[in-house]
Amino acid sequence: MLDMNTFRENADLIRADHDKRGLAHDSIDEVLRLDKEWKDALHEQSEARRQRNVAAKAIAEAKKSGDQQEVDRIMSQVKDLGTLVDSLDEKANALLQQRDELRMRIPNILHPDVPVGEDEGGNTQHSLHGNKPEFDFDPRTHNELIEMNKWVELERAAKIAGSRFYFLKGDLARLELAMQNYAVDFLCKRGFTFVQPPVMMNRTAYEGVTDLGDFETVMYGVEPDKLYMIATSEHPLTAMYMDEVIEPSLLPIKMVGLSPCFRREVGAHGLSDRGIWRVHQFTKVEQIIISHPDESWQLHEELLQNCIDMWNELGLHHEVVNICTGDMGTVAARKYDIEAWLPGAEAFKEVVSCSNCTDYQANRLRMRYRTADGNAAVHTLNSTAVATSRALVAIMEQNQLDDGRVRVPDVLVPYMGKDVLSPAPF
RNA sequence: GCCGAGAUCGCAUAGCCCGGUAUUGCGGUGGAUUCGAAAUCCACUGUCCCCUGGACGCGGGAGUUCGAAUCUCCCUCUCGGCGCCA
Repeated sequence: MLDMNTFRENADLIRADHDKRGLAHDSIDEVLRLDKEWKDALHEQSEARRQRNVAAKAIAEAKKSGDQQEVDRIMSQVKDLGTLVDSLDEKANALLQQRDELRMRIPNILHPDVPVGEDEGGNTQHSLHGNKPEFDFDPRTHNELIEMNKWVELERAAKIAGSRFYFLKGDLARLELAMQNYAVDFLCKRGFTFVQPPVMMNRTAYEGVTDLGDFETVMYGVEPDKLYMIATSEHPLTAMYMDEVIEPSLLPIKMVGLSPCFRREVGAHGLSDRGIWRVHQFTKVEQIIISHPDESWQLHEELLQNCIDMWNELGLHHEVVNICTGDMGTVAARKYDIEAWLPGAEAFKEVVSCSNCTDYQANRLRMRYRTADGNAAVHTLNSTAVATSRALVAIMEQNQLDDGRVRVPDVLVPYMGKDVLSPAPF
């Protein structure tokens, strides 16, 4: 959510940003209109309250001096003031609520370097890392590999939970565990603190961190407790300091989160989504930073570099993509994706998303830091380290051998105790 | 799940019984003192506004009242006791 002062003092900045995204200005103007009406209502209400307070004080005075006649006189005079205050209060609240419902849906202001484009076709390459693996045979897709090695059970999972769920078995399941350990170790060495978050959140906290549309398409709701399964540990870790004023000396707060992630994936179908590429549940190691506003752009680059270094260490060919204006979403001000090369699919596909959300989430969550003249919103940043199911796909496809077995990346060998994955026995 | 106690400004705390608009300490900022520092002393230190002034603010919501931190009801969370439990 954008700060209200940005609307009041710098609405043209938001309008210019909407132009880049190809959005109309209607909601911006509507927010400003509602804000003005709310302020007017507030002043009206404020005046009524002032009158009431004056009267209340006069009653107290009269009571003290024992002048019961005076007390009765004032009381009959101001009898209806309370109802007036209540109705004005109601009016002001309704306007404020309308204003903020609309404001919540207005997207973050983009970094000036974000490429302008209509959709994902407008994304540009940032950098390319490693080399395309060469095979002296036709590389298989991960779907074929998981079947050959009996590493994944999709149909039995569908039986007990539904489609897009899976049992992960044998050495592939162990590789997933190895990857989690490796990624957490890697980031702890770089000054991040390991945090395991709750995997459900309440609505209030959740509204602070996500696009409101996600409640219909992404998050699972848990009835009757009115909780939501987290779609990523970004959400609980970012909301962790909700409603707090953070000591500036603690910034930047760097966390590495590990959690299962739950996504409804409403509307996702198609051949490219088969296997374990797009699933309802996966495990993810995530980098989270809560920072001082002055540091966030530098830290955003640091998050990206951590990913590049990690994916290089894993020996996986990948490219970094600048996400363009039309593909950005509501919350981020700038986003890099990392796409790993999938030889079976003959394409780069998304494995990492690295965002600076500036003060957008912090405004909604009322997360501030102390300054000499008042409190100011912090910045929040997040980046995948590894989404394990997708990293497994990249490893399987890039490290496959001609007989369908898969070579373990060197950095994971100590965690696995072997250098080639074996098929599962059943 | 049951019983009891509690939630007050960045932190800590008083006020609640008995309704009249939040006390004190710490921390922070500025100043005095000092060659400088420590110590000490003074002032300021929740938010907002149409800013000589005013409105709001005591976990959230509703109610009673001319007036609620204070009384009543509902909810959330915390602490203690009991129960259940990996």
